[in-house]
Order: sequence, then C-alpha cells, then structure tokens
Amino acid sequence: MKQHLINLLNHALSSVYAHVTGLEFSVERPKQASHGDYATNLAMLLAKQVRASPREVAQALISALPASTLISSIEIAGAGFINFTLTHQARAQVIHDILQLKESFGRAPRKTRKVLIEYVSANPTGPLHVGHGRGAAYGASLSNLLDAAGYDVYQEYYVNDAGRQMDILALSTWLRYLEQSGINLAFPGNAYQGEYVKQMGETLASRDGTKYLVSESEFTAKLNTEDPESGIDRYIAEMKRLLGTNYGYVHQFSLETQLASCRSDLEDFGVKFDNWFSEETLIASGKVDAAIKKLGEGGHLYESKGALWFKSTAFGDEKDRVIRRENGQTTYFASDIAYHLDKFEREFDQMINIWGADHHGYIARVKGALKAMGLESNRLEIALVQFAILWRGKEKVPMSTRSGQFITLRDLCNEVGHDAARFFYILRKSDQHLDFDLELAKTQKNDNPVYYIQYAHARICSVMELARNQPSTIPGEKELALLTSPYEQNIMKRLADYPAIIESAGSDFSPHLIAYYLRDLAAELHSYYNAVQFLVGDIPLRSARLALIIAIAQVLRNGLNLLGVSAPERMQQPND
RNA sequence: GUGCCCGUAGCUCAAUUGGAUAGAGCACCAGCCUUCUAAGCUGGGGGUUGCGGGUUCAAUCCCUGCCGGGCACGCCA
Repeated sequence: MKQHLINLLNHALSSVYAHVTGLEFSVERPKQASHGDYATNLAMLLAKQVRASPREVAQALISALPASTLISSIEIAGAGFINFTLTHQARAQVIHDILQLKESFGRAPRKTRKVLIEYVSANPTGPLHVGHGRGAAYGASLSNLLDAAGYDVYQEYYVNDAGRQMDILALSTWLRYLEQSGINLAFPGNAYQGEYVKQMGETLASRDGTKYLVSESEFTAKLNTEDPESGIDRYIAEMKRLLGTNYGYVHQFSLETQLASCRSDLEDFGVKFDNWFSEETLIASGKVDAAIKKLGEGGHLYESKGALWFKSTAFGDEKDRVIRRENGQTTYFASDIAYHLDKFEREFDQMINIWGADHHGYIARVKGALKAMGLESNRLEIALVQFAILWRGKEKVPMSTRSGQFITLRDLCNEVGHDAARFFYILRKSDQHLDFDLELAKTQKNDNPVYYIQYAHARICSVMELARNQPSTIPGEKELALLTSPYEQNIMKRLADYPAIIESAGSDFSPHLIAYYLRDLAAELHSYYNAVQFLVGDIPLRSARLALIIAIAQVLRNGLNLLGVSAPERMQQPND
C-alpha cells in the first residue's frame, strides 16, 4: 500500500516538477487517525527548490496524482502534509491476507543473504546467570527477526575452552574431588566456589574412582595471600605436575560438564545454536598461527619488550595490542583475530556479534585487525547489550561467577517463568541498562506485560471455541464492509503495519519494537472485546468480526513466536 | 584524565530514525462483572524531553559547550 502511494507520488512529481530528481521523501503513518491512513512530507521538501509555498506545491501534486480506487480522500494539512485516507475495502484487505498467509504473514520473501550471528559465548566455567540471559534472549529474538526478514541466519556460540580460566575450573573441580576422599587442601579464594563445582567433584569421584588422588604431603604449592593470582597459578602448575596426562581428563570432564549444562539451560530457554565454535580447535588447527603470520606478512606486527604486538593504532585504536606474550603464549585477542578471519573465510554476507557493553573498547582492535588483513570490516557489526542489573526490591544483587554468588538463568526461569523472562529481557532497547527486579517479577507476576498479550490471544481462542457450533460463513467483501466501528478500523490499520514492523525491527536490531507493537495490538483487542459483542445473531456481521479477531490472534501468535514466547489458548488462573 | 553510551511524567521505559497536539505500564483518584475469561475495560490528574546556544519550513532525535550517571582504558578473558 505504501509502495502504491510512493508510485503515485513519483508519477505526479515527474509530471509537475520534471526537473527535480533523486528526492527522498517519506510516506508514513501519522500518529493521529484524523490525519488519515498515510501522510507524505513531499510538498514541504519541494517548496524551497521550486520557490513556492508548501501548500501550493501540495495542491499541484494532488491535481497531477493518478486516480486510485484504493484512496477515498486526499487533503492538505498542517505545514504542507498531504494526507491520504484509504477506502474501507483497501483497509480490510489485510484480513484476507492474514487468513490466507497465516504463520507466514509478515515474513519477507527469502533473500539469498547469509548472516552469521554470534552471541552468548560465555566462558563455560559455570552456569549461565541472569546477565547472560539478556544476550541470549536478545540474540535469539534477533535471529528469529532476521530470519523473518528473509535472511539465512546461522547462529553460533564461541566457546572459550582454552586458557587459564579453564585451568582454574579444572583445578577447582579437582580440589573438590579430593575432598571426597578426605583430602582437604586449602581452597583458593579466587577459584570457582559454586555448588556446581562440588557436584562435579562428586561426579568425577564416582565415575573415575581414585584415579586422580594424591596425598596431601605430595602437594607442596601454597596459597599466597599477598598475590592470589600467582598463588593459583602455582596451584595449577602443581596439579599438572602431579596428574601428568590425567590432567587432560579432569580438564575435559569439567569443560564437557559445563558445556552440556550450558546447552541444556539455553535449550530450555528456547535458544538453539547451529554451531559451537571451539577456541581450542582454532589453536590446535594452526589457525591462530596462520592469522599471526598473515598480519606479519602485511607488516602490521613488531616486537617489543619480548612480546609481539599488533600495530592497531594504525587502524584507529587507542594503543597497540599484544598478540603473543613474553612467555610465548598467544593472547585471547590473537584467538579472536583468527576466529574472525575464519568467519570471513566462511563467506557470510553479514556478521553480527552480540557483546556485553563492557567490551566496547574491544571493537576498534578487532575491526583494526580485519582491516589489516584486507577484509571489509564493515561486514561485521557489533551490537552491544548492556548488563541487566539485578535487584531484590531496593537491594542490588551482587554478581560474581568466581565467588559463586549469582542467580542462574535457570533459577530465573523457574521463578518467573520462561515466557516472562524472555519477554522482559527484550522489552528494553538493548543498549540501555535493564533493571531486573526479582521481587517485582515474582510478586507482581500478573502485571508483567507478557500476560496481557497472552491473555488477548487466549480470549480470542475462547470466543472461537464458543463459536464452533454456530453457523458462520467465510466473510467476503460485503461482510467485511460491516466492520465500520473505530475499534475495527484501528485494528485493521494496526494489523496492516505488522510486516513493516518486522522489517524495521530487523534492520534496526530492535526486537523490543515487536514487544511494543504486540502490546498495542493486544490493548486494541481488549478494548474492542469490552465494547463490542462478537457472537451476535446477525450472521454476516458475526462472521466479519470473527474473521477480524482470528486475524488478530494470528498476528499475536506470529509476533510472540519471534520473541520465543508461547501463545496459550487459555490462561492458567492466577495465584492469589 | 581520554574514548564510547545514556539523561523523556513520581518510578520503569517508548516515540514510525528530522514531522503535525511527546505516548504506555506501574503508582494515585473515580467508575464498570446476571452478557464471548475482570490477568480486562472507561475516565482523570501528572512534562520547559538535564541546562544553554546553533543548524531549518520543522529538533526528544543532528552540531556545539556545560551539568549529572554508566562503561572501558592489562603481556586478563
């Protein structure tokens, strides 16, 4: 419809002001219903160029506008807006579209465009907590949105399974394992404290028995209260020395256990990845060394103070970054360069990374490395997600993985429900802080907007259940013409907006737009429901109204589905 | 200190990316259940869009200077 108006306007434009070309004007839905179905700013943009008042220009354009059976009236308003009012038939067309297209209503035709979206990518050193939940909900909804917008979406989780954090996890597991046999070495304060580590220790003991036991006297490393970091490193070295090749089994066990738990937490949260990309594999296959070599050949590396540096300042970064440390180990950054090089080699048209906002300083160096390797760094887009700040009433809940003091994603879902959690997370713009109040989410469960939307859907299902035994005809144009109330007119307009909302929410990486849209649509259904009886005796009118609410239910389902939220046919009675 | 993000109703947040009279929810006040689910609806109060300049037909949005808040500034990941 919008495109139809643009075509008409372009036609008028070229016949009246043939010399004007390349003008970008907008056709949009006005905020106020009294301003018609669509409005354009074309006349105001033209006024200066053609030296006439906007209203004169508007009049000239309207006179030259080709006739259209879809438009009932056109008027000039305000500073020079041209407002279009559609015919009833043009508005009601959307009902036919929805009933015919069903779950594919709003979905764009497939484009041949491959998009890689990487998100969560949390270190597998413990259960996912509520902070990760936001990235997970955002990434999954965005993936659904881009899929609906016609892209081929490939979802990936980057697993940091190499490096010191994993060593600390293995150490923590092993110490808990030893405790099973009564060997209590001092447990470092900066090792992983959580209950899940104790469970891994128990499982390891029951699975592999005494295989990794050592005596207390063999273990000579001591904690260092002055410098806990070097203390824990000595612990790790000692563990590796004593266990030898067995160290790998403990390491592997800890990693696999955590990955499995992470995977099932996400699946229960409605998040499923196409690929879990291992950092360790990247290193083992030589891709990190290859990436370093490639940077070196381009002359972007230099040695200083015993370390190897990438000259990222040449690409807009604040300072140069270390690629390989003095001790010979490559840095996390080195792996990340190789990982992104690998993404480019897999030939995606677009790559999206969803990172916590605390990583924003990291963007310049990654993009810098890509540029240095001659890659189009703007094919990579980084969407930053602010942390969710957890509150218990007025109290901020402290969060730290190491201390074991955190609320897990699973706890959250158990407390407030899967649907509420998914919805709540994406309700705010992703680059804004999200205040997540557990008390509120628990005690005021019924105030959560997700129930409001689900209830609208359930109400429609309930009406349809009652209507099942009543005669009804498939409504044609004659019946739909009976939908003349303001409620019905507004709902038809709202339904017609859905495909455009999908498109803009997708291109803006803004799933929250879907949530707001659905809330507005649900509000209109609730008002309609309270004001108008659907199951009336007049059969043509009834079938028209039922067709309209079936269309609403379909769009609510389609939208909720994108957000990973269920659309129940009836609501459970709220607890009092 | 430098860089990035943010500042909208009492609170939490939107605002079709520069459009017409800035909108919701919560909270507060007053109403609506013998009728398709009251997890709902109807009405009301509540704003100098942090402050000052600038750009133009038009600024919450763009530029600039302050004020206030967050994050990042490792041979950590």
